[in-house]
Amino acid sequence: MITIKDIARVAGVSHTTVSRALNGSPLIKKVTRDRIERIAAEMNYVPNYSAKSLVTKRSFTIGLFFSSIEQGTSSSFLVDAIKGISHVLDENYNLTVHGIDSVQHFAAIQPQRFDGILVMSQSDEDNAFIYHVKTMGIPLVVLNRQLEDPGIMNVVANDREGVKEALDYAVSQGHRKFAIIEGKPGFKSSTERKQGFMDSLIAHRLSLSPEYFAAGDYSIDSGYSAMTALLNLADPPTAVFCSNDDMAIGAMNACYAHGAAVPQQVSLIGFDDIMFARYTNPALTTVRKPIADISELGTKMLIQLMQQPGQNPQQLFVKTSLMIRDTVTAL
Amino acid sequence: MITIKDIARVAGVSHTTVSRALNGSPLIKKVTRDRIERIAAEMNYVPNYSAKSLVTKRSFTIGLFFSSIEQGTSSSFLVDAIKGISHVLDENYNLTVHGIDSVQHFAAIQPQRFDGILVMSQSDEDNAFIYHVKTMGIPLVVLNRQLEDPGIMNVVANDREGVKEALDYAVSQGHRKFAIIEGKPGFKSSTERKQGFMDSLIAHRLSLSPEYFAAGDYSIDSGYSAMTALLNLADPPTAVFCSNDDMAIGAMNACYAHGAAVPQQVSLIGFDDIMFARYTNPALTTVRKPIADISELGTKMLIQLMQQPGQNPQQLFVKTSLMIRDTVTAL
DNA sequence: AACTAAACTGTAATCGTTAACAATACTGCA
DNA sequence: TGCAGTATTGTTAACGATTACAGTTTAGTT
Repeated sequence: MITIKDIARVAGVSHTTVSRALNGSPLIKKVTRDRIERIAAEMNYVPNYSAKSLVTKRSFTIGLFFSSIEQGTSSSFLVDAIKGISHVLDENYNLTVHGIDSVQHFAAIQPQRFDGILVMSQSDEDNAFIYHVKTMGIPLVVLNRQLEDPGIMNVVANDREGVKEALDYAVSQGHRKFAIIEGKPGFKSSTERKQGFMDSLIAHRLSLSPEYFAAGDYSIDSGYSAMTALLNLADPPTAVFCSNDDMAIGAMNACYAHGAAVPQQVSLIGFDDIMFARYTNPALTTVRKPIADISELGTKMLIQLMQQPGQNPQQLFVKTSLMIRDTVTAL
Repeated sequence: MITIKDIARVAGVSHTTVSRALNGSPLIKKVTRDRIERIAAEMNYVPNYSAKSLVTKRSFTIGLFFSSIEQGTSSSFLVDAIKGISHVLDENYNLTVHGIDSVQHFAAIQPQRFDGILVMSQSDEDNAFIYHVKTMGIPLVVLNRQLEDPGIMNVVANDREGVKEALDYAVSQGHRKFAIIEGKPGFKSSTERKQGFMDSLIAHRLSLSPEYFAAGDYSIDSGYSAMTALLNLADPPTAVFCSNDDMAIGAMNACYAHGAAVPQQVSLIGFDDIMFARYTNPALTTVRKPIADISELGTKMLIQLMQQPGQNPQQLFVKTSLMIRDTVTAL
């Protein structure tokens, strides 16, 4: 493998000069720099990142940590996240992917191994990890799950606003009897989405009857059972907001199973806009959570943070968008 | 950050001894080793991988390269692959993820940066990359796409066999008029699946009429148009094998659009078993391609290859499994 | 007890970079 | 021309680990 010393020999300069020339130091005369750059290119020189890391104490790797990669249904998630990240990430940074649940020793998560860390968080249980990263002083951005702690950089979708918009739309279509299948208890996203649901109903002076609040946990199955319960009500709702698409799919299957036509008899609204929301039958009307955008923005923030570590953290909200498809009918 | 020299000072030995003790060298007396290990643990020692890499010339990173992460529909793909890989990968290996299409300079793909490379290949166009990796002498395993070259370690699903099994099943359900929507022309997988299709029909002495071979390119839209063409035939088939699930979904939508009931009027079979195959309406009967298993096996092969580079390459086939759901009716 | 071999530990060089400091080469001005 | 001051380049020591080689114990044999 060829090193800066090889280049130095060919160029007739010291390896230090080569290092400086290749790293854009202002100390080098233009002609020297050009010559060295040309020679380096000709010799197909590629720097040894281990050596670089050793002395600069930077690792050139960004860690992307998921709550879990062993389980969890939302899979388009990962792709979208990686897309967004690699879109803005410099080519000579490496992106490594890990499941938080498979990190054995927090001690291995050190500044020397990660220049920055992105946590794609889906659960409260990530907090221990997040705080470890924070106390280690590694530049950190938490994506997707809203944190209470204002001391950590956080990029999330504006769930509440997005849900409200979706419900407003359903109201405009003539619906008046709304139910909600709630998300996993204790999750910030669950309460945010529920809030958006209530915001809209209150704004339209619609009643909030307790029997229209069905418990769920974001799983397909929970959507199925919650929907079943709602359909068995004496006076079923005409529209159901499901706190995520997975539950909406479960709900839709429940409707089929109970012979309730979607959307004629029950209209359905989801949240997330997972890839297959477009291909359910009928296609699911849902609130699009722009994971790629969140990841991209988060990565930009992380890069900033890496450059000026002193920066004070922010909470950023990314706008969702309503994907109107075929599961909400006009009444 | 604490180094082996710090440990050496505390333990009252040289840093060499520490290095040896911590790396399982047989030269170290058991008591010394134990004492050093205890001290290292107490001091929360974590080795500096840059320094290690520099001298051992190993990078402790495995690269996972996808044809593209910017495009391509099959997204559950990535998750499953990462799952399978991280399942068998030692914790002190890093897994980095890249899109082949976003690799600017092949020169940057060097043995010194990757101990091994996994290519999750979806397209012929990956060959240039694959051969670069091979000529660089980096241990390499290509997953998912069958290669012609026997010189490269290759792990794929046994598509042909899997399709045959699915078709056999449909025949057992009484179907006799079979059409196929083919995959992207030129892809090995397309011809393999087509072969499986024909294998079964020939085995059952069923006729292969040319009008039942519809062109496709693995996209949802191509599935839609191909199905439309098939439905417009004077004598439409009773069962259609779609060379992947995406096209099956497109086909299903075409059926809806043309008022053809699935499966009563047309039975549908897919391939891949993407996550949402379970949640189409009706749920799609399909051939499961076990990406996680393929990745896991491939990673094991890669690890072997890294340990004994001389090993001669193999082509491994992983068995598919037929997922019987609701899109094939009995006639 | 003396000597040899085996078992263990230490010294110092090395990996490819960067960077503090030293050295040299240029420039302009008196 | 000589000299200060700046611009450019070189020397050398790190960074934290591994490893060839040298050195020191320890055990075993006579």
